[in-house]
Amino acid sequence: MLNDRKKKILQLIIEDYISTAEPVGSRTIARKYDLGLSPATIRNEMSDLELLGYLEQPHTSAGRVPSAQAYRLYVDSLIEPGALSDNERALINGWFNERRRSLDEIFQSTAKILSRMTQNVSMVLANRDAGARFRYMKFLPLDEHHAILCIITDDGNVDNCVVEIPLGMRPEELDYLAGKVSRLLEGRELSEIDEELLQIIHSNIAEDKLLFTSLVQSLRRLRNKHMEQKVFLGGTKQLLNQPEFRDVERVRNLLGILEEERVVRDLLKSGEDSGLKVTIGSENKFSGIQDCSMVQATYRLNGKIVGTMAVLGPTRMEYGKVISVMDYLHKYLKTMFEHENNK
Amino acid sequence: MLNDRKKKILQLIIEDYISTAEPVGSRTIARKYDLGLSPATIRNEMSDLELLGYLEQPHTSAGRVPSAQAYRLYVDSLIEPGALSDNERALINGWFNERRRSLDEIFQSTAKILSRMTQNVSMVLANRDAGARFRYMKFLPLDEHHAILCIITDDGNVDNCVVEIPLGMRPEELDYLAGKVSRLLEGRELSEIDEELLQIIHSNIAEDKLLFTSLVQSLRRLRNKHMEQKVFLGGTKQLLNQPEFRDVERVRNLLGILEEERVVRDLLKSGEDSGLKVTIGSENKFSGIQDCSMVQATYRLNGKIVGTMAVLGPTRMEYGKVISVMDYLHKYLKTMFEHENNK
DNA sequence: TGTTAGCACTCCAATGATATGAGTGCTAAC
DNA sequence: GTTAGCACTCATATCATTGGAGTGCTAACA
Repeated sequence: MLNDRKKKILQLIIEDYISTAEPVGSRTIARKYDLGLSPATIRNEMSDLELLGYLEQPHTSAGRVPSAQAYRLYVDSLIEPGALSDNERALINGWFNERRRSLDEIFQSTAKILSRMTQNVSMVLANRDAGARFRYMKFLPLDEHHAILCIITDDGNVDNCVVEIPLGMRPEELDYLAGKVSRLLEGRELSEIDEELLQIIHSNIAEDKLLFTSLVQSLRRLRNKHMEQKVFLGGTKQLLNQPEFRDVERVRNLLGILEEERVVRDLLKSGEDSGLKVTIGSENKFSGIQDCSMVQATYRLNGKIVGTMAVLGPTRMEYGKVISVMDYLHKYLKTMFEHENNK
Repeated sequence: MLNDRKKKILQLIIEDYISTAEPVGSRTIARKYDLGLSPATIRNEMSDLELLGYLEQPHTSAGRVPSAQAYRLYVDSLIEPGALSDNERALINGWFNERRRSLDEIFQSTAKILSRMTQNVSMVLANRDAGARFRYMKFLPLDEHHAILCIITDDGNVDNCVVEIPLGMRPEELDYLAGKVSRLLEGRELSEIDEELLQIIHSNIAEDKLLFTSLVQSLRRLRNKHMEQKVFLGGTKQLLNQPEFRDVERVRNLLGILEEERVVRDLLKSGEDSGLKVTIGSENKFSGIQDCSMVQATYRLNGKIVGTMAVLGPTRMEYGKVISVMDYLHKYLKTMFEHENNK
């Protein structure tokens, strides 16, 4: 185990490196932070820390750089959480209030804020269904062959799509049909509308084959749309602010990976079970981002996963700041969703 | 005026430079393209072209690079349009078919295709209203205090928002009110729903103040939403493929500009009147992109502007290819929209 | 035993000198 | 009008030199 002094020195090295992105030398530590120790002493400690695997030297005459192991220790026990400043909080509130009309926009804002505050790429995976329940459906006539199917959920969301209807079907017939299906589905979560249930509807109301087929198709589509997990990215531009990404080639690699929605989705899903998860460097099993770190938080509402947000950046990341921001966003979103649900 | 030989040489230089991004020397032209001329002759011609302002030399002992004036001539009279290959066409069709459920998705796909095909940043400005006409509106009851206002337009789109309703108002009353307002607005374009018209509605149906206020508010909001011009960006990542953007600083500058939706909107609007517009280098008056070129096309449907698409990249741009792609997309979208409208 | 000053050593990064070569411009001959 | 020949230019690559930041080690000190 490390004694207190070693821990303190390691912490200072990590924090210095995080803010300067330059290898840290013994003189720097002695000069910048008042430890009452000479560079030589610090040098000895650093030498020990290197042997223990916490520090690495890019080359003999450079300073030292924290290893993944050091960051791990830092995140697990050295970090001082530290709340956001009033200023930062005001900034976040301002950004959120800019636009927050729909759920999607809230998630988009979250991604944007996360990346702006942390100067890194952010990702938000939104589980859209979030336990919404079917309330009722209704047809709005459009023309002779088409009507709009509206589905209302208990959170006040409406979804619609155009369905084909048999020529000459009267509005009353449509209303009757809508009522019948509505009674079957009322109160169910959208995720419950599975193939089996659709089959039951089918056999229950086989009065009009054509309409029925298109109705079921539409229901299925709407259900899928609701179930669909959507990925929001933020701050891909911020990447360029990090000295680690001076090299265009590296930027391109990472952006290439982020472009694959499927990959991002898997990446985010991999950490869904734990509330807060920090993955450092090669701890991450996804290829292409093994020289990056990721901080990830999962949100639940009444036990259900609402979404996952993450910040991806170089291992040299302001872990403390990232975690504070996420924490604040978490609380913010929580009240927002709860309010939404009680409406 | 330039004689044919000068034109031919200029064209070859431009095309060589476009494909290699390296200054073109006289030897290169003589070797690569069989003009039956020696490098010396070509050198003389190039010297003339430089005096005439068509070529520039980065430094004495480098080859020559086309000037903005040269690109202008190239675009205006040297370019050979050239259709897309079957392969490319199939690629585009495939990308479009991936997802094209909503208008927004079509525009997003357009941006994506545009950028993938041209290896440059693309922008699409969508005028959402596109001449849609009000058909009718309807209230869908939600709870005691709220209903969902649905507005159906003649292109089959539905828009909705939650409105507050007076406690205890019966569905029939809501239907009556909806019918009344519907009759007033039926057949009008959404853009026509201006403050004046809203006032008329107000004075016509003053039966219930509270409901009325929230109804008008919602109508206004929906109108604005429909009128809103939305910007879709594509291929900001492609930037990094262009040698002109090897320098991270330049990338950052441009991305910073593109991040400002307002700027992009203005940029696109500036070229709305002409069908196809090519702006080369400093011809563009917007600061920050004066070393870029932009190819822009505006789409109309029944005389109304539906949207504008543009490709932004280094002045060394495959103008011919870009124009062909836009042309194809134009036709593609046209049939798509027309089909949409006749549905 | 822990701390520190001193000093030799390492090695990157910056600097400058030199060479290379692509490309031009000019002249004279065809 | 075209072309071969040649001197000239200048960016880029290469290599040696230097300066400095940082380390490791040793010996002295508290």
